[in-house]
Amino acid sequence: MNDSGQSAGSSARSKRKDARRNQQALLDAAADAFLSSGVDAPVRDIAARAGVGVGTIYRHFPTRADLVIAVYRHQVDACAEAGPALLAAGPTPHAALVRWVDLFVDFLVTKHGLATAMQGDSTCFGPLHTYFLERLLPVCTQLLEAAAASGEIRSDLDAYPFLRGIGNLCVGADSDPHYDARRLVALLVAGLRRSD
Amino acid sequence: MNDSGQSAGSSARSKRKDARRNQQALLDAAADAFLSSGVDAPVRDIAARAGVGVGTIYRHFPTRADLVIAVYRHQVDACAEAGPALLAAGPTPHAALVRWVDLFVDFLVTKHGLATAMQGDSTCFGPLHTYFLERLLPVCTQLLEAAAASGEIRSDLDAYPFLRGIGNLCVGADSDPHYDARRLVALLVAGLRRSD
DNA sequence: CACGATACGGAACGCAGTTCCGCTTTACAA
DNA sequence: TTGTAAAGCGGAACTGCGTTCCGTATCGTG
Repeated sequence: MNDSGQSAGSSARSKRKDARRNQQALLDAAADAFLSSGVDAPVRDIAARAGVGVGTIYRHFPTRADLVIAVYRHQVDACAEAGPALLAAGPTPHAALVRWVDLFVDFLVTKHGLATAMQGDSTCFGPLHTYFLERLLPVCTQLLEAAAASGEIRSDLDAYPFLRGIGNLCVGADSDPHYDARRLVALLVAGLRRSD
Repeated sequence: MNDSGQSAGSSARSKRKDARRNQQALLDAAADAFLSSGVDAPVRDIAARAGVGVGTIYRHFPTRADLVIAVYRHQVDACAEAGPALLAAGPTPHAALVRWVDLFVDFLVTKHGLATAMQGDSTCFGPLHTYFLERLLPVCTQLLEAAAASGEIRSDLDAYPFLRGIGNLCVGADSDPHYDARRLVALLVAGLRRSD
C-alpha cells in the first residue's frame, strides 16, 4: 500500500530512451515557462519550448496540474522536510513554526501564479491542491501541535484551514507591489498567539 | 467631473423601452444564475435565462465583470455605507472595525465564487477588483485609522493590503466545509491588536 | 533486417469570453 | 398612419484554453 511517488506516472522509468528524454525536456521547458510566464503558461507554449507536440505532454502528465506538480515536487518536498528539522533546531516550537511558514510563503510568492493555481477553482488544479495538502498537512499539524503544547499559541485551529489561509493570502502576491503577503501571514500567525 | 455611477453604462437610462427591459431581464437572470451556479456562470447561460442573445449582454455590459458589478453594486454600496454608521454606533472604533469586517466577509462568503473572481487573475475580472477597491478602500481606511488613533490596533498597515488579505482569505470559503474563512479573518484582525 | 510495441505530432473537440454584422424593432416626424 | 433613420438585437464566428484521438514514426529486440 506504500506507493508514494508514482502519482503523475512521471517517475516510473519507461523503456524507451526518447520517451525519457522528452519527459526531461518537458520538465525543463515547463520550469522555464513557469519562470518567465507564470504557472499559467499555456500547454502549447511548453510543448513548443520542449520541441514536442502537445500529445506528448499528455502521455507523460495526464493533466496540466500533474506537470506543475512534477516541476515543483522537489521544492514542496524540501519544505515538508524542513518542518521537523526546524522543530529540532529552533529555540521554541513557535519559532520553528514561524520559520517554516516563512519558507512556505517564500516558495509560493516566488512562483508566479502558483498560489492562485493551487487555490480557487478545482476543475483544473485539483490534483495540485491535493498534492500540496498531503505533503504539507502532516508537517504543519506537527508544528502547530508542538507550539500549542508548549503553550505559545492557541490550540483550537486545525492545520488545514491554517495552511489554506496562508496559501490564500499569497494569491496575487506577485504582480502587485502594494500587497505584501508575508506581512499579512505574519499578522495571521500573530493572531494565533495565546493571549493569556 | 463627478460622474459616479455611470461606469458600466448600465445606469444611463436608454431611450428605447425594449433595451431597458432587456437590461433588467439580464440583471435578474444573472442574479439567478450567480445564485445557483456561482459567479462563474457562463455568459451564454445567463443570456439564455434572460431570453436574449449573447450580443445583447455585451451591449449593456462591456464585460462579464461589469455584469457582476451591476448585480452586486447595491450590496457593495450598502457595505460601504455601513462603515461610517458602525463607527458612529459602536462602543469603540475597534468594535466597529470588527463588525464591518464581518459584514464584508459575510457578503463575500455568501456569493459563490465572488472572492475568487475578485482576486486572482486580472484579465477578466480586473474591473470587478477595481470597483470593490474604489468603493471600499476609503471606508476601510477610515475604520483602520480610527482604531489606530484610539490605540486599539497598530497603525502600520494600509487599508489596501488589509482588504486584499480579507478578500483572499475568503477565496474558496464556499464549497469547503472544513475551511472557515470567518475564523481566519478574525485571527488576522486579532493579529492587528496592539501588543503593548 | 523485420516486426510489434511504444511513443509521437498535431488536427480536432468542447468550452470559455468576446466581436461582428445583417436583420428587426422602436420612436418620432411628416 | 406610415416612412425612415437610428438603436437594438441574435447568434454565428473568432481567439485561446485544456484535453482527446488516431494515423504515423520510432525504438528495441529476435
